[in-house]
Amino acid sequence: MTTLRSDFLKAAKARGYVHQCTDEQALDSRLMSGVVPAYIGFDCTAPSLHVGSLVSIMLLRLLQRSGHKPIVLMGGGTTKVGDPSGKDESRKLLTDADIAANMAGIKTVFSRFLTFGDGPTDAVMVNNADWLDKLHYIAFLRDYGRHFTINRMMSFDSVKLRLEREQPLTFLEFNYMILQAYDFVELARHYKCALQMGGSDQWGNIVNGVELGRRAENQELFGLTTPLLTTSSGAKMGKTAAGAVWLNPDMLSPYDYWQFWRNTEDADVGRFLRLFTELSESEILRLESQEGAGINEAKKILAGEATRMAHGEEAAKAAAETARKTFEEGSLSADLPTLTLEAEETVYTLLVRAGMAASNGEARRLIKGGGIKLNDAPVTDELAKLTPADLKDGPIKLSAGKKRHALLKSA
RNA sequence: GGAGGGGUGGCCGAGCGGUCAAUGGCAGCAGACUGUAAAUCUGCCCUCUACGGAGUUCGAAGGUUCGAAUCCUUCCCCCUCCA
Repeated sequence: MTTLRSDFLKAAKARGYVHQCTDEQALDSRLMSGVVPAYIGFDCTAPSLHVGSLVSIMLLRLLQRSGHKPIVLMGGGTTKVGDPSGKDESRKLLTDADIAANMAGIKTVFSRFLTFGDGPTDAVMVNNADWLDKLHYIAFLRDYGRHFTINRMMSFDSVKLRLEREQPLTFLEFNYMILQAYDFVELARHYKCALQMGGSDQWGNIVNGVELGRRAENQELFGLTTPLLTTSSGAKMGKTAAGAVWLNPDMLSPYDYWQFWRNTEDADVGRFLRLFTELSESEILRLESQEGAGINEAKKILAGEATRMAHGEEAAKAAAETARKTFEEGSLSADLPTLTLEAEETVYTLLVRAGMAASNGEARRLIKGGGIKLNDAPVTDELAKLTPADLKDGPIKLSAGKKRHALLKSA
């Protein structure tokens, strides 16, 4: 076991952020010798990031707390090209307008996790379109293309996988790794950036950047990847009933975000507490060692901490309170999604309006299957109706399964 | 440009003239069991329905047939080999 001295690497390793690292010892020394700017790149393929990116975001946060400078690189330029990484399908090309809109959505998330500004350890955000858009093809090929051999590029997993599975890989996508490598060099030049981090699927891309730095700039650069996060039962992380677990509140409500964490599998609690909260190791040890149902307390803390960080103290408290009322008291909480009953209406259309079913047919199937309840009383009649008179005694709770609830109010 | 192979429901993947709204697996949803967990078992999983059915699906458009995802024609896209 090597001995690490830098706060950042020690903590990153202890907390489970590190999957691979290019030269741990040398990086450790570098981190001890002063502020190290480090970056992670984010694609602009969706209007919000989701929990899949949260490990990376937390790692940047840890970096900043350890006294270094986070650089958030928005992939405005590389998104136009598309990372081939393993996927079979070529990515559909996004328009500039799409990318700009996505970027705007993504930007808001970072301000909750990082401190931006002009200070030495303040985070900065840059967009690689700023330099990639004005690259001169021939000059670029001469200066940087010569450092890449086709032989080598063919050996990277992202490329190999496509070829092995006989899926097309366009020349456009093939260029992605060169552009990303160039990003690193560009950031090294202008921001003294010495470290690129990212998910484990980025290892190849990151190594390319490190090598380009050495060949083209004669600079020592470092790379570090985080492990791919899966739940203990092997599912990829970040899916819920509603789809991806987005970080933007307008794409996923803080309450649903809280619920996502609350429903963590037992076996993942400790790991997630280390990655997604900033609780002390001793506290985490105490929480994760609880037996049986006691572990639920740990899950609530995990949910609370994670929600607080993403959506703020208020939202976290409100979500916890709503959950407590609905699940522990069985009472109604005004915070649940609400819909108003204007006139007589069937239960199944209400379900559709509440977003609990995608179609009338699906809603009716849910009722048939016994999954729908009104104030905790199962609905047996598929065609059951509610009239405003039924709301005389106050709002009614409409539930689909145990976890999805909505409140019916009179108009 | 030539020769061959292929495009099926969210994904993977069967089907190759009727019994196909289309086997199976994964993912998802619900029920049981529990701890708002996992595992397991059960049901659901294109849309609409007065539950008897009806309407739209198998790359696109035409055609052959009483009848097509399955056959033919044209077009689009992908793969492999040759030039």
